[in-house]
Amino acid sequence: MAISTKKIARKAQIQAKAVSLFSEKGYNASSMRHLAENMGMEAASLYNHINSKQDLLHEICFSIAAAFVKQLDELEKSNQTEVEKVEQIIRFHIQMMLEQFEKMYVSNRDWKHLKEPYLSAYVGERRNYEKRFSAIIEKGIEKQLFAERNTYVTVLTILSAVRGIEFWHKSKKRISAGELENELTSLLMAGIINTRQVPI
Amino acid sequence: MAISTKKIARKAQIQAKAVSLFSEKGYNASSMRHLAENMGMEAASLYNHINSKQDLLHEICFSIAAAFVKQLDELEKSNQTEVEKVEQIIRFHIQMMLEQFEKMYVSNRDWKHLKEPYLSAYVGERRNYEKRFSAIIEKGIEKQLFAERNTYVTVLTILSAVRGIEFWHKSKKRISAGELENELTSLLMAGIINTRQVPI
DNA sequence: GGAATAAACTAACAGTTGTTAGTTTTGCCA
DNA sequence: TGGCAAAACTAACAACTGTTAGTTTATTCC
Repeated sequence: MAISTKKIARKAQIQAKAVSLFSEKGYNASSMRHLAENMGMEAASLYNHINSKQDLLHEICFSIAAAFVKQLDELEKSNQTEVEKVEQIIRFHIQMMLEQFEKMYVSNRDWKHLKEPYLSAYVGERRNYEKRFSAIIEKGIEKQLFAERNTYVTVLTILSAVRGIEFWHKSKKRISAGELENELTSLLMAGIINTRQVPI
Repeated sequence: MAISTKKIARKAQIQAKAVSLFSEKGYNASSMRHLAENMGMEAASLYNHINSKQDLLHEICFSIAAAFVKQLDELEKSNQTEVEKVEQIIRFHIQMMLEQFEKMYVSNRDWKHLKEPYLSAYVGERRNYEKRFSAIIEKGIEKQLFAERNTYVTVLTILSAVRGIEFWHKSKKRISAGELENELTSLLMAGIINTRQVPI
């Protein structure tokens, strides 16, 4: 028990360093020897704990994907208005960008370097997420809570805008995390909310 | 004359292929041998026309940057309202994403692999662009044309949202380029326009 | 304390990387 | 048609890549 716990801990350390390294250099420009150096060991020793470099990327991308799916699962069960739901999705994305920055950064940027069949699985998960998100938006439009906009453009814009926090992250001075969350959320919500008509 | 024209043409061919290759695989995962194969020649032959792989990336990033600076130069000279100016900036960014997709894609994604001193120069240009864009937004807020939002968040959101077209590009079916431009522009403008008060 | 196992090591593999040097072929102009 | 330069070629370089095999050192358990 103690043994396997320790082994897992060491593996987790490697994964954490990999996240940092990948986020700094990019997946392809990060070598196992460099990762090993960061860990204070030889490259070959890494393979006592992990299976491959690819596995490290896999873990990063799929753990992030799982977190978003989980949040959406819970949200769909709740009986909030579509306005509240969308706001919560936006805030969750922002929080993920803020709290798991490096992992999000790598996942957003380097998922293309996943190999099959994981690449297809990842793309599939992403598509599915977008579909479920779109469904919420469309229901909101039906109820006239949201303005009549192209749903795909709306979803695309929200997801991309939040991803833009990656630029903010390097110049935190100008605005705090809390302010950023509120400002960005309200800016995005202002773009989609129906201002012309009182909802039914 | 004819000779140098031809040489330039060949160089341009290589650069064009490099854009495609980099956009498909990423800068680091693209090898000169692979690029040469696409050109129907040996890797070493490329060096009759170009100086280095790095130069190819440099050309991509800085030609894009120059295009944006040029557009902003012209826009600043004009005497349109800030609303019109911002809308034009948004539309220009969208058009660049649509018309120069691969170049934009590489530039947005791989500029980090520029080496010094070009990396710093590039970052500097980008910062400068954001400042000038911010100045327009702030003037619009002063005039109460725009809602009172954090300028930095606004600029960040616009730039990031437009970048999101990279996802759209692979699934053109759902909406045409023209519609996309109009929908995205109006969505973003709706987020920043002042709806509470008639502007002076 | 001795056996067992985990986790580090060294050495090497087979392949790829960007780039250079030197040579041969190609195409144009006199 | 001969000469010259452009642009292709082959061969090679030194470095680096992810990963495996085999060995040695640390740690844990009875």
